[in-house]
Amino acid sequence: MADSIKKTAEPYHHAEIEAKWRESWKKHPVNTPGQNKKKYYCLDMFPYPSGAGLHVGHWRGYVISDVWSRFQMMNGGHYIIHPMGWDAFGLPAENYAIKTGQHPSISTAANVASIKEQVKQIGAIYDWDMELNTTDPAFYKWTQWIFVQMFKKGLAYEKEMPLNWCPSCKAVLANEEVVDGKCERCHSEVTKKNLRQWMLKITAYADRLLEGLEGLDWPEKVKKMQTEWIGRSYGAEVNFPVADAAGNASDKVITVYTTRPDTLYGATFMVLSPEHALVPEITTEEHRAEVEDYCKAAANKSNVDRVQNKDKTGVFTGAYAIDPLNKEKLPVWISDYVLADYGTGAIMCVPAHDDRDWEFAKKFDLPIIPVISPDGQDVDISEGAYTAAVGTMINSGDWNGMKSEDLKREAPGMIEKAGYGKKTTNYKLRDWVFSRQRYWGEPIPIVHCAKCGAVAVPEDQLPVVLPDVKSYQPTDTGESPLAAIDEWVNTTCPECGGPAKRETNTMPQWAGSSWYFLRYVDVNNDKALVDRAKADEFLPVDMYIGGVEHAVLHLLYARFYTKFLYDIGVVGFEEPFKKLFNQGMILGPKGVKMSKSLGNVVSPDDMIRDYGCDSLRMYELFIGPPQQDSAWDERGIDGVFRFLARFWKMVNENIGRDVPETEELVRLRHQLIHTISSRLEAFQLNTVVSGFMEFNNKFVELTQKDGVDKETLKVFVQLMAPFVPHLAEELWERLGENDSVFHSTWPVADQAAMQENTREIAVQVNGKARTVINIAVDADKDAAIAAAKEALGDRLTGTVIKEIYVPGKIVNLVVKP
RNA sequence: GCGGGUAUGGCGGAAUAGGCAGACGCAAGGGACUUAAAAUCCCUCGGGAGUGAUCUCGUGCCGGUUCAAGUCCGGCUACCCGCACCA
Repeated sequence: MADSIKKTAEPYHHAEIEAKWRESWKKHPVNTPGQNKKKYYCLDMFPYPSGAGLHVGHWRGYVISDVWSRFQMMNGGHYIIHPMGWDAFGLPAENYAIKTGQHPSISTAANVASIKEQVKQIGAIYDWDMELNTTDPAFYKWTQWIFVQMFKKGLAYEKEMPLNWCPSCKAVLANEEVVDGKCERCHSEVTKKNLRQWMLKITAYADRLLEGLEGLDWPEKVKKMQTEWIGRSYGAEVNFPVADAAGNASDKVITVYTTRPDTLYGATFMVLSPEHALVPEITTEEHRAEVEDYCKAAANKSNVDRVQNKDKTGVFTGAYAIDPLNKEKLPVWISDYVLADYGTGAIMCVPAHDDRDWEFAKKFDLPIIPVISPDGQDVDISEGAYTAAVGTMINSGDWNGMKSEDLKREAPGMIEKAGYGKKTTNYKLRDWVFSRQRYWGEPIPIVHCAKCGAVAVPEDQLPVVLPDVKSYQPTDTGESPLAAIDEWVNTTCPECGGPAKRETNTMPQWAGSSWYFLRYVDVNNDKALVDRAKADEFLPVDMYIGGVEHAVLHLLYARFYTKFLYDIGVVGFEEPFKKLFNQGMILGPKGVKMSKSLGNVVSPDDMIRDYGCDSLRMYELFIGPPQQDSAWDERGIDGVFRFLARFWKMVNENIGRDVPETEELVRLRHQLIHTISSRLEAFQLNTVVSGFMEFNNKFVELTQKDGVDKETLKVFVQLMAPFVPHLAEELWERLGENDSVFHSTWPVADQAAMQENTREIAVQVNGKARTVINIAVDADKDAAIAAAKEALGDRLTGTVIKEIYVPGKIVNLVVKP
C-alpha cells in the first residue's frame, strides 16, 4: 500500500494513509513514558455509553483534547496521560432493561463496544491500557470503599427528611439535580417526599470548596457558578422573645438569621416559614384555623409554585416578638416566601431596606421605618426599599450616626457581646442526597442490624456485587427493586453475627465520576484505589476538557471527593483539575441542540468515510471558536478537505526538488511557526486552521515559481501534526524522516528571522484610508511623511495641520481645506 | 429581578495593545480545461454613485473621547446562559 502512494502527482488518498498509520502506531506507540519525561495529564469528561452513539458534537471535545495532548507531547516532550473510560451506571441502561428484559450489563457492554469503535475513529492517542468502566465490580469496589471511609468519618449518614422526588424517574434527586423545580434529567416536575436517605456531608467542606477555587485556572463563569452554589454569607442570629398581644414575654424565642443586622432598628414584623416548629406553639386560638389552612396549602404547593409565584401571601399568628434592641413589639406572621431550610426558617422584616419585606408590608399594611439615610437625605421608599448598605444610621437609638457599611460588619460581634444573638456564617449548599431507589447503580455497602444499627460492610468483603433481579421496575414507594431479592437482602451483621438486612438503595450516577480520574493511572490495582507513588507521579489532571453542563454537579462532587481523599491520605493534592476548558456545543444545522427526537443528529461516521478522519478533525476546529456553540454545516468540510489536498500536493511537489533556502522562505517559515504556536497556546484553534490555509496559499504560489525548501516543509508538517496526525506522519516519512513526527521537537520561531525590511502601511487623510506605501520598517517620521505625500500626489489638497506616523502601522495627515 | 455573555457581508467567522473592517473558508456568479459531467485551476463577490482612476455610507441603536473607534467611555435594545423569595 505504501508503495502505491509514492508518486508525487497522485491525489490525497486519505483512507489509505489513515489505515497505514493506524496500523503502524498500534505496533509502535508514539506516546511512551521515559525517564526524563515530565507527565502531562489531559482528560476528557468520559462519555455515557448510550445506544445512540457519538455525534459530531462529542467528537469536538475529543479532537480538542487530542490536539492539545499531541501539542504537549511535541512541545516539551511530555509523556501524555490521555485515557478514556465509560460512565455506565444510570437510567438509560436501566430503562432499556425495563423495556426489553435484557440485563443492563449486556446492553451497556454492547454500547461500550460500539462507542469504543467510534472513539477509535478519532485517531487520538488514547491509552487503552488505562480504560475503565464504572460498572465493573473491580472499579466500583473502590467507589464503595470511599463510601465506607466517609461513613467511618461520619460524613455519610442517614436522615429522614422531605426530599426532592421525581415521579417519573421514581427516585430522589440531589439539589444539584433540580433545575427550575424540575428534574434535570427528564424535566418532570419535582415533588416532595418524606424518605430515609443516605446523605454525604459535603457542607463540611463548604469553606474549602470555596477557597480552593481561587487558585484554579478555570473559566470564571464556572468558578462563579460554584461560588454562588455554595452561597456563603456572613451575618448574625438574633433572638426575639415571643410575647402576647399585651406585650408579656413568654419563654419561647424566635431566632432569625440576618445578613443585615445594621437594620435591626428598622424591623417592624417577623415572618416564619409555614414549616417552622414554633408555628403551632405560638399561634393564638383566634388565628389557629386560618394559620392551619395556610400551612396545609403551602405544604401542598409544588416547588415550582412556591418559587415562581412572587406574589406575597401570608397570615398573622396573633403572636408578637420583642425586638431585643428597642423593645418594640413586632407582629409575627407566616409566609411561604420564607424558606424552612435556610438560616433558621424565620426572619426579621425590615421593609424599608428589603424588597421582599417591602412588598409584604405594602400588601398587609404593616409599618415601614427607614433606618439608613444615604448622604444625610431622607430616603425615598415610596416606590421600593432602599437596599444598599450605604449611608448613615437614623431612627436607630445608640447606632444613630454610624455608617451602615461599617455597622453591617461590626453588628454581629456587638450582638453576640450583648448576649442577644451570635455571629453566624450561612451557606446555600446542602448536604448531598446520595441514595437512589433504582437498580442500575453501585449498592451502598451498608448492613442494617437490629442490634448494631447501620454497619459498614468490612473492606475485605468489598465489592458488594450488584445482584441479578427479575424485575428492574422502580416502585412508587421509594423502595429499590433490590428490596425484592430476599436472599440478597437477608444477611448477617458483620459486627454481632446476628440477622441483618442489606441497604437496598444504590448510589447516584455521580458516584463513579467523582473519582474515576484518579484510577486511570493504576486501573488494575486490587490493593488500593490508587498507589500513592503513582498518584504522586501522574496526578492531578493538568487539563480537563468537557461541557459546561457539569459546573455544579460533577465538578463540585469531584472536588469534594478529592479533598476527602486528601484528608485520609490517598492522594497528596486537594484540587483534581488544575485547568478546565469548556468546549461549546455543536448545534444542529438550524442552530438548535442536536437531539434524537428532532432528528438533527449528525453522525461522524459518513464524513470519515468520505473525507477521512484528518479532515473531520480539522473541520471540527475550523467551524468556530472552541469555547463557543456552533451550528453544524456539513458543506463546510469541503473547504478543509480541499485545503488538505492542496497541502498534500504542495509538499509532494517540492519533495525532491532540492530547493535552496531564501530569505523569503526563512521569513515565511518563522512567521508560520510564530502564528501557529501563539494561536495554539491561546487555544484559538479555529484561527490556527485559518493560519495554515493562509500560509499554504502562499507556499502553493511559491511552488509555481522556485519552490519551497525542505526545512520549511518539515516545519509546516510538524505544526500540522497535532491536527492531522495521519497526513503529517505520512508526509514526515516522505520527507525522509525515520522516526515519528511526534518524537520531533516543536519548532521555535526566531523573532529576528521573522522581521521584514519593508512594510506596507496605510496612508490616511483625516482618518480615512487613501492609499498604501511600502516603507522601510525603521524609516523615520520625515521619510514616512514625505513618502505618504508623494503617494497621495494631487489628491492631497488644503493645508496639512498635523502629521501622525506610527511606525509599522500608519500615516495620518490631518488636513484643513 | 440579579449576575455573566453575545451582536461584524447571503452563511461560519477574522481583525496583537485604538491604526487599511471583512483574513480564512462556505455558498453564489463568471471563465479555463472536458464530447460532457465531476474534480481541478483562474476571476468577481458589504451597500450606493461613476465608463474610469475614484468617491461615499457601513461592525445592533443613540451620544461622547481621539488625528484615528468593531475595539475605549456614557446611555439603550435584542438574544443566549446562569441564579432566582437564600433574609
